[in-house]
Amino acid sequence: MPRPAQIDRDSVLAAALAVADAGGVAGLSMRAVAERLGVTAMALYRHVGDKQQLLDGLVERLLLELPLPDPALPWRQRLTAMGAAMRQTAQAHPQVFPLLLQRPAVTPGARRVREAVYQALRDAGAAEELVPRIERVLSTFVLGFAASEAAGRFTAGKQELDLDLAWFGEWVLNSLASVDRAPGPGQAAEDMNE
Amino acid sequence: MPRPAQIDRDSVLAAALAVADAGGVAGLSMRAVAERLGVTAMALYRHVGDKQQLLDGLVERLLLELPLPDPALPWRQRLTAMGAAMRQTAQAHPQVFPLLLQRPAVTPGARRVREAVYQALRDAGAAEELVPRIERVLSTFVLGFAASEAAGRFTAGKQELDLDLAWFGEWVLNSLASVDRAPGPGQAAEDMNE
DNA sequence: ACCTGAACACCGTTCAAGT
DNA sequence: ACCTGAACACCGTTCAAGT
Repeated sequence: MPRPAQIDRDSVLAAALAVADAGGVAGLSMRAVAERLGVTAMALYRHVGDKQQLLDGLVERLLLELPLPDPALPWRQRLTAMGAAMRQTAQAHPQVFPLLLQRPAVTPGARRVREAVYQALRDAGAAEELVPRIERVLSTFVLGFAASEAAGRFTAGKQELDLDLAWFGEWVLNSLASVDRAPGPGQAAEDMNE
Repeated sequence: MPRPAQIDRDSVLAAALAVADAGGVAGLSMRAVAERLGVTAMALYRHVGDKQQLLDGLVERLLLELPLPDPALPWRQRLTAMGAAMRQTAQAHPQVFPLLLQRPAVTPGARRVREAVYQALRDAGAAEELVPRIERVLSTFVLGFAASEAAGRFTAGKQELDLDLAWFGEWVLNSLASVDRAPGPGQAAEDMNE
């Protein structure tokens, strides 16, 4: 009869995140994760496939756990809140965060975040055919910025970087506000959010 | 009497880049680099310190080898040329390129590229106190975009990504053209470049 | 079904030794 | 001065075996 499992996929990912936060991605070995769980390295393979899939799982977990703003908020507040949340995630997991830029954005977690941005852009009145383009530009900048800051690439201090992000945000949001509006019903009501 | 050295720092970095391009960063081991050079792994340490410094050296090499545009060109052309060059570098070395976002931009190679952007921004008439800010925003986006594209993060095809970059470029350049101009001599002459 | 022991082919890095 | 042999403490992954 099958005894209860000692570990599962979720506990493995949690342990891996803890190991990476403590010792960096370089110290993130199957053996170290296993030791934290009180198990041998070979036990992990049943639950996460192999090390590459474990890394993919970490990236996905960061995306799934990113707090999304209340959809009832005005679109400007939603976009700035998501940017701030990304930045916080990067600070919390500086070693794992850069991987977000290196994996295809096709997972449920990636789609979850992307759709939230799409909705904010639609509410902003962006032309539908421009929505994916604007999302790529926004997400690329925010991910790159958060990764750069967390990795210490910038020489500027936190206050200046706060201003950088605010500056970029104003710039984007103002451009959005003046972008061509797609005609259609329900548009006027959404605009009330501003 | 000292016999001529078989390898030096430069040949080690060149071999490392070749190994990374062929087998990915995961396959970039001291032993693999040494084998390519016909030498043992231990011989590398005298020339590159250790593996981390070898990786730093690769990043620096990419920056030092980035072709910079003729300073006589108009600033718009210079900025777009640098963006295109970064994108090409990312395509040529997709495995090493992401490291550019993870190392402090304090090396001579990083300064070299940054100063070229600074000069273009000054020639565009950007207020001096805004120049570092705009450079951080520009470099972060371009690095993040090139890394994302090279790693296959985007689902969009190359044609759409070309348009993304053109779209972002127009947006930035138009914003720059309308930015407050710092007063001073020599300004009018530079503006003639446009 | 889940975990382990043993094994294989690897790693980065040091240090003394060779030339 | 430059490279190597030997050694150490690690890796990821497999497979058959245990429960």
